[in-house]
Amino acid sequence: MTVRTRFAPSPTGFLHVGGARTALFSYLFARRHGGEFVLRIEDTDLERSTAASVNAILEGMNWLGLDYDEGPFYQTERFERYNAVIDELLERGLAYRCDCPKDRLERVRDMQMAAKQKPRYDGHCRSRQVDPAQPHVVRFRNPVDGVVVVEDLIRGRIPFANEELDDLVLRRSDGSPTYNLTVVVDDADMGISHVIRGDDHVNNTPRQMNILTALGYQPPRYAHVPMILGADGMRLSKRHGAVSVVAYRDLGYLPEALINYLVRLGWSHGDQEIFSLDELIELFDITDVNKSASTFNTDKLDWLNQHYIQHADAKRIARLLSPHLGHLDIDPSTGPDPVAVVEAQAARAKTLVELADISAFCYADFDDYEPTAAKKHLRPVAREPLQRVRAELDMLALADWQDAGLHRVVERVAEALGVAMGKVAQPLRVAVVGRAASPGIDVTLRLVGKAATLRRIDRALAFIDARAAQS
RNA sequence: GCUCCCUUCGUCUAGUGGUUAGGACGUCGGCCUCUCACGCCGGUAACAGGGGUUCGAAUCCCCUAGGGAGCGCCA
Repeated sequence: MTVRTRFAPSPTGFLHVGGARTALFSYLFARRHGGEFVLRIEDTDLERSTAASVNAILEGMNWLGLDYDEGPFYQTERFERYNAVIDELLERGLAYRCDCPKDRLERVRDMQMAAKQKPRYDGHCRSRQVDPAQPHVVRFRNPVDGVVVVEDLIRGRIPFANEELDDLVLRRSDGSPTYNLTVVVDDADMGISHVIRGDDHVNNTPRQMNILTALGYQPPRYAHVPMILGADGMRLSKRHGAVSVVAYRDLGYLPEALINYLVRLGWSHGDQEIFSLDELIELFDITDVNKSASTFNTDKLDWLNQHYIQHADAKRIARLLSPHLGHLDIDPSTGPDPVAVVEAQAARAKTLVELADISAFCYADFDDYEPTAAKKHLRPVAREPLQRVRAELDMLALADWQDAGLHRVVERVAEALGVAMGKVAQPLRVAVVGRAASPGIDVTLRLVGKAATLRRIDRALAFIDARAAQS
């Protein structure tokens, strides 16, 4: 059997991390088994579906690199087919028309709740002849006895008694088909062999299997993946911070980091933590996914992101960094090659946003010194080291403005003054960077360049004098 | 309320009758060192509770507790 999986989001918002993970699992499972992955947009809810959401979902999938073999298919373009199926069901007596008014449905529901029963349609119209010309919905005639067994690839065997299931609506009174009908028809028509979806759908599965069976189809295999929780144990939502996939991109995360993080949420391969997409395609199997929900943990995502920033090709990172520098009003062409900056800074940043922030000093003079750094290092004692280092740097030829030469200058000044290297390097660092943290002082000076270095040392000396005069 | 599901360090997980219960993130300590990181070394920390089954249970069974999902003319 050829494996065919699908991702079937409804376009009512952005692609969020939970959806991205089920899409990833579906994608990996298909790739792993040499099958196909199809994308289907479930836009039958005309009220809430938007084109903007469709674009956002496509954008998210594209960024993550989850390419699909077929689609996107749109359910709104298949209404004719759905209605034909519903009519067929009606003809064969497997579905019936129902004109129960809303208030009746509510009354039944309230009575059932009061009697401590599960609220469900009572089958009032099952044997009535409702006039097709009058407003009505079409309901599925669910079997009244027996059990439906879901053989879930993740959960195992889950039996449902048919008496627990009621007659769900297949076609609304406005003539549009409902979700449970459309998925079933699409999964059958599209030859989906494995339905991988969130476990909020487990309770729908027996109903869908019943419809499939009534239609004469063999139900696909199902795998319900557990959901992702926020730090408070509640279902992950906007109030837990970023949930949309593209938001992570904008926050400076790499797609491979998010993929790696998401796949490890509920799945593992021994003690391995780092996985490339190719490795995942080779190793992933849906049956290895855990049954329990897991908590989204930004710390670990950060660690992975830093790992990937550090180990990815510096040229690529430099390219991805450019828009983030742009947000800081920095034009990379006005300073050192961004690739050199990335090589120097990659180990220091958890995100591209952070990388841009700590690298801004390479391109532009900073506004203010970081207060505690200035307080600690830009003191009168630093005046002489700064003056001497400035003099030496001034004499250094532009051609010698390289790590080795710069290192020697700082070292020589420290020796001449009979002080530790830090007594020279730290004031110099604060003078040039504005804060007490940066790459090695030689690398830092190299990136800043001669002119800016001298200019900033002068500014620091003036700062020290002004401060001394003040006290 | 009813149906279904879940339960190993704070978090993600390994583990499928016999392990000092392993790894990772975080955290703490140390090394490296011109700073911050990186890297390296080390510490901390878990089988929800109770009954069984068994010579022996994190692993099998039952109960309890806790958590979650679903119960729409939403998907």
